Amino acid sequence: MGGGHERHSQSPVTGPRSIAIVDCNNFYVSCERVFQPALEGRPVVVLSNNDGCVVARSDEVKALGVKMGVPFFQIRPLVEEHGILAFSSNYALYADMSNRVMSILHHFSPHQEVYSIDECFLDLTGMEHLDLTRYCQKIRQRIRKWLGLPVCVGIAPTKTLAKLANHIAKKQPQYNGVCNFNQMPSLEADRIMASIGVGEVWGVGRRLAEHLGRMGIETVKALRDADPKGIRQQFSVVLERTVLELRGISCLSLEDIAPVKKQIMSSRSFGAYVYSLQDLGEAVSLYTSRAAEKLRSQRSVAGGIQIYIRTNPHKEHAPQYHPSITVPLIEPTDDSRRIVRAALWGLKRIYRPGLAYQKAGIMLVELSPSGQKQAGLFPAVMGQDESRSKRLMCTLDRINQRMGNGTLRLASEGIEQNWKMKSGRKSPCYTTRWDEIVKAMA
DNA sequence: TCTGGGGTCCTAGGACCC
DNA sequence: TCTGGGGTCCTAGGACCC
Repeated sequence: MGGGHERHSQSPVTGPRSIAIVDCNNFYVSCERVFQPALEGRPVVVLSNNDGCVVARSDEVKALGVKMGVPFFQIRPLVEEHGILAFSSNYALYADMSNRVMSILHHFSPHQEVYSIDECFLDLTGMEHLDLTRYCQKIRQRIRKWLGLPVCVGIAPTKTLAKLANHIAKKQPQYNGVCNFNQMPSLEADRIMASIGVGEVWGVGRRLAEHLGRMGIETVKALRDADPKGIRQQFSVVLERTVLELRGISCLSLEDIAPVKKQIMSSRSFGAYVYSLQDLGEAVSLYTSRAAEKLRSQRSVAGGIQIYIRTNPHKEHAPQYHPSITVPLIEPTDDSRRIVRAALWGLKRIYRPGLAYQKAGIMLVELSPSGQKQAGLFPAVMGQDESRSKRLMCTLDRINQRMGNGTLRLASEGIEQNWKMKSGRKSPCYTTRWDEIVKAMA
């Protein structure tokens, strides 16, 4: 295999590996249910920012045919008819629950890749004597008992197969929440793979599934049995790796240590249309400050910032405008004030009056480790200023961390913030704010 | 009326260089 | 008038993921 990126190189480990993926069921909905047990058994959805789209559905809602990501207003009739309960997303709560899940999992294997807020790969290679199906049942039971969250587990020699096993564990009750390809007769694996659509494979989205379907590759099994070289030619090296992974040949390694981000974004739709440069500037300032915080927390500096604003693309008859601009930062920096200054400069360049803006966003780019910052063009001028900046940003972060986000903020972020999001259905931050902790009533 | 946010990787094509 | 070929770097866009 010709070179390539390290993380895609084949594992030097000989013999099949045992990779597990633990995935929380309907994570956001399950988090809400932990603190409101009365929601159990009832149809529940969690909505995206601005209560715009459905981003999590309980089984009852899935059974009604509600798809992931549909605009909430489109399912209003169903909501009325079936008494669907809807919640604004409460990310502080979900992040906190996620951390708890991950730390429990860490006890089951130190080789852990936190893949997303509700998913985690574990390398269980070498622990097969424990009977991994039983071992993973223990994982399920512990997370259920300690946190009240339901999870399913897939086990296989590769990540792609583990994801597939997880899918099976979720859909087919006879597996009782744990599906282990490493202990499955190959005839049974064939049968199951022939019964699952190719679109369920990790890495095969809607477009690829359509394209593959036109070529007669409609099931997981058909993709597994396709010629890898041919797939590479017709599609890409990525899909070729998927084919190999489906055959049990590992191409994706488990990444214990999370790599630093290469770009950091912050964007948001507004609660109501925004027209003025002033309001857009406040929003852009806030987003930039949030991104800069993340930048500092991973100890990077940014070499540039991209700013974009846009009108509502769904309003086809309204005038459309979606410009963007990238502003280089002369000196790579992590100082919120400097980055915000650059962002506002860029915003002024692209702003046009008379339009109804629906969203703004920024992206920090050209990130590099903050230690090895290049000596500036004017080193004599920078030195003193720099250590001041460092102390100030450090203090800012510490106060906001302790007292809550937004306790201290730049004046440019505004006071009124009439562009703020709507979020009228939010549950309390049970676990992260003392003033919203569960109250026990006699 | 009302349509999310944050990431990654790969590829193609153009600019530029020798 | 006729005008090569190969390499690198960058960017935009598309696909995917949750």
